[in-house]
Amino acid sequence: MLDSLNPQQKEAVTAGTGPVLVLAGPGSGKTRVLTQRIAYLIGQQSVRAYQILAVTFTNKAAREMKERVENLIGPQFAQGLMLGTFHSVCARILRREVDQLPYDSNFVIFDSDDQQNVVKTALRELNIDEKRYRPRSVHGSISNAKNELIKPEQYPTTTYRDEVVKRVYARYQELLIENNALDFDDLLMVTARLLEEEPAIREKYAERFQHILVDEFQDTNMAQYTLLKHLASFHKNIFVVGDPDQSIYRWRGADYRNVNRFEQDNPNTVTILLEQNYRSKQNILDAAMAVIDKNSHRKRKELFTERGEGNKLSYFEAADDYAEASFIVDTIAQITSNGIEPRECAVMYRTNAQSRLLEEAFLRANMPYRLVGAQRFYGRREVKDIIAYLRLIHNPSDQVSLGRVIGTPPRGIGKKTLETLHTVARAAGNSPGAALLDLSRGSNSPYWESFTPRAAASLSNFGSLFADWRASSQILTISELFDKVVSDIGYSEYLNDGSEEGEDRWDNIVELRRLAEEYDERTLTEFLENVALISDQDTLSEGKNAPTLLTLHAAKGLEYGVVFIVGLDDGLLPHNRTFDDPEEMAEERRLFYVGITRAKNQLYLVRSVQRGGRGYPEATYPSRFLDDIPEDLLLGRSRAGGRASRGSSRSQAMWSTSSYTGRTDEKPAPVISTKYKMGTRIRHAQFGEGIVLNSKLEDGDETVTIVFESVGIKRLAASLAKLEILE
DNA sequence: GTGGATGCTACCCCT
DNA sequence: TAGCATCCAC
Repeated sequence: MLDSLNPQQKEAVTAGTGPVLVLAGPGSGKTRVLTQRIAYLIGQQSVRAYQILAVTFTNKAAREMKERVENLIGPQFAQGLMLGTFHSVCARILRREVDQLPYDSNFVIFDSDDQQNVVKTALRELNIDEKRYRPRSVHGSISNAKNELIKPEQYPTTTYRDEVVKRVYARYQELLIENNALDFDDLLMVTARLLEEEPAIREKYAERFQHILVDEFQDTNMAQYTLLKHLASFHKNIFVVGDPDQSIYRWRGADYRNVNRFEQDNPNTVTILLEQNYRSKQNILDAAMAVIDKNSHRKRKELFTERGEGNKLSYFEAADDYAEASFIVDTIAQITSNGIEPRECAVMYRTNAQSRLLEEAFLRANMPYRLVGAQRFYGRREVKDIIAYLRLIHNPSDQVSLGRVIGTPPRGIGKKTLETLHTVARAAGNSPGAALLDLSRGSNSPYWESFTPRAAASLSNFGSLFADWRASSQILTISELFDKVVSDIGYSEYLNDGSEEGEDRWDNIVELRRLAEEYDERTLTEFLENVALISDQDTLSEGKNAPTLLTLHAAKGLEYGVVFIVGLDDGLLPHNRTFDDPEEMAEERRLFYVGITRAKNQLYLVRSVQRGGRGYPEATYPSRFLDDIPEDLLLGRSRAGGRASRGSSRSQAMWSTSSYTGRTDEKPAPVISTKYKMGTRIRHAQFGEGIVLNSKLEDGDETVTIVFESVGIKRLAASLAKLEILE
C-alpha cells in the first residue's frame, strides 16, 4: 500500500505520534496522504476507527475520503470513524451534549439570511437606525467576534459603533436562544467553549480521539483552532495538512498564521513538505509560482512535476462580457469535439453574478452545464418557504421561520397581527409558536381576546393546521409530511400564476421533495441539519458529463483538465473592495493562484474590455495579476498589451492560438456615457437651479434625477428638459 | 390592516 | 438584478 507513495508522502503517512504538520502544495496528493494515513493507523497501528477524528472542509471531501478509506481497509474497519466538516462534527457533539446547553435537542441551524433577520430584530428592539448600522455589516462584526471566541460582554469598544455592535451582539445571542437556534458561528464557538469550560466533556472527547487529522488547516479560524487544541489535549496526536498559499477565507475569520501558531504551540512538531505536483503541466506551475511569489512573508515552495512542460497558457481579451461568454462556450464546443470530455472543463469566476451571462450563453448554444452553488437552490424563495414550514414544525420556537411562513401564502395575517402575537406570547412567557398552537383551540384560548375577530379566526385556522402537522410529524415520513404541508397550504395553486417563473418555482419544489424523500429512513433533524450545512461543492452533480461553472472559492480542492478563469479585470479579480487593504489584496492573489493550480493540462485566462455594469457598459482594465505571468508562458497577449495600454485596448479582441471565430458581434453594447454626472449644478428654465443626484441611460435617452431648490426632487428626460450646466 | 404594485438601491467570496 | 421599503387600493 505504501509503495505507490513518494518519500515525503510516505514519511507523512507513517509519521509517529505527536503533532505533525504537512505543508502540501497544490496537487501534491494531500488527500491521498490523509486517507492512507487513516488506513495506516487502523490497518498497521491497530487504532480503532472510532478513535479517529478527521475534519475536512466540505461534505464532499469527507464523503470521498470515507469511501477511499473503506476501499483501502474494508468498510467494516472504517465503522465509527468520525469524519466530517467542522460544522457537522460540532453539530453532532452539541446534539449529544445538549443537556449542558441552553438549547433543546431539536435546535435548528440559522443560515446567513436567518442571521440577518435576527440582527434586524435586535436593531429594531434596541431602536437603532438600520440605515446607519446596516444589518449586514453589524452581523459581520458579530460574526468576527464569535470566530475569535469573544463574548458580548468582552466585546472591545473603542468607537461608538463598537458600543452599538456590542449591544446588538448581546441581544442577538439572547434571541438565538429564544429561537432555540444556533447560527453557523455558534456551532464552532459553543462547542469550543463547551470543551474549554467543561473539563469532564473535554476529557471525554480528548480521550476518545487518539488521532485527529485536519484538512485545509490554513483556513481554520480561532474557534476551530481552539476546538482542535482541546480535542487533541489528551493524546496530542494531531496531524494537520495545509498550504498557506491557498488560504482564501480570511473574511470568514480564517487565519493562515494558525500554521505558524501550530508550530509555536507544539515545539515538537514534525514538519513535512510536499512539493511534487501530480496534477499540472510545468508551464501551469511556473505561471502559478510567478503569481504567488509576489506575495511577501511566505515560505517559498518549488512546485515541480514530471508531467512535462505542456501547452502555453492562452489569453483572450473579449470585446465585452457577452463576447466573453460566447468565447468560452465556443471554445468548449470546439475542444470537446476534438476529444476532450466536457466534464474535464471548468469555468471559474470571482463573483456568482458572473455566472448569469455564462449560463445564458450555454443555454443559447444548447449545451448542458453543471453549476456549483448551494445558494442557487437552497436560497430560492420557494425552497426556503417549505423548509421554513418544516423547521417550524420541528422547532416551534423558531420565530424567524414563523415570520416567514405566517404570510406565505397570504392568509389574512399581516404585520400588525404578528406583532400582537409576539407581544401577547411574550407577556405569557411563551414563544409565538406556542401561542399560535394554543390559538387552535379558538375562543377557548386565553390569547383569543387580544385580536380582532377576523385576525383571531385566521390565527386559529393556521394554528389548527400547525397543530395537525406537529402531530403528523410523529408518524409520517419526511416526504409524506412534505406532501401534507404543501397540499394543506395550497402551495401549488399559490405558485401557479400561469407564468413561466411559477412553473420554475414548482419544479424546485418537486426537486426539494425528491431530496426530502432520501431522508425518509432518517429523522427530520438530520434532514434539516444537512440542508443547513450543505456546501457549494456538495451541489456538484457527478453524473452529468458537462462543463462545470463555479466560483474560484468553490473550486478549491478540485481539478480539471481544462480551466477557464474569466473576468480577469482589475476590480473583479482582484476585487475592488480589496484595493485599500494589502492583506486582502494578497488573498486575491492567492485566490488566483488557487484557480491556476486547478488546471491539469490547459489554462485559459479570459477578460473583457468592457462590462455591462450598473445599467450601462463600463470600460475595464486588465487584472494587475496578469502582469506577473511571464510573457513566454502566455499566448495571445501582444507585447503592447500590458498595463501600458490600459484603456486604449478597446480595439479588437486578440486571439492567436486557434482559428477561433467568435460571435463577438452579438449584442454590441454601445459605449455611451451620461452627460450629467452626480453633483453637477444645472439650471432648468422653469424650476431654476438644482444639483444632479443621479443620471442613467434609458432607451437611448438620459434620465436625470435633480434636486431643485424650488421644487425638490424631479426626474427629467435630458432630451426634453433643456438643462444648462453651470460651472 | 392586509397585500399587491411600485420604486430604490446595493451587489464578493461561504459553512 | 432581486430584495426591500414605501405607497396605495381594498
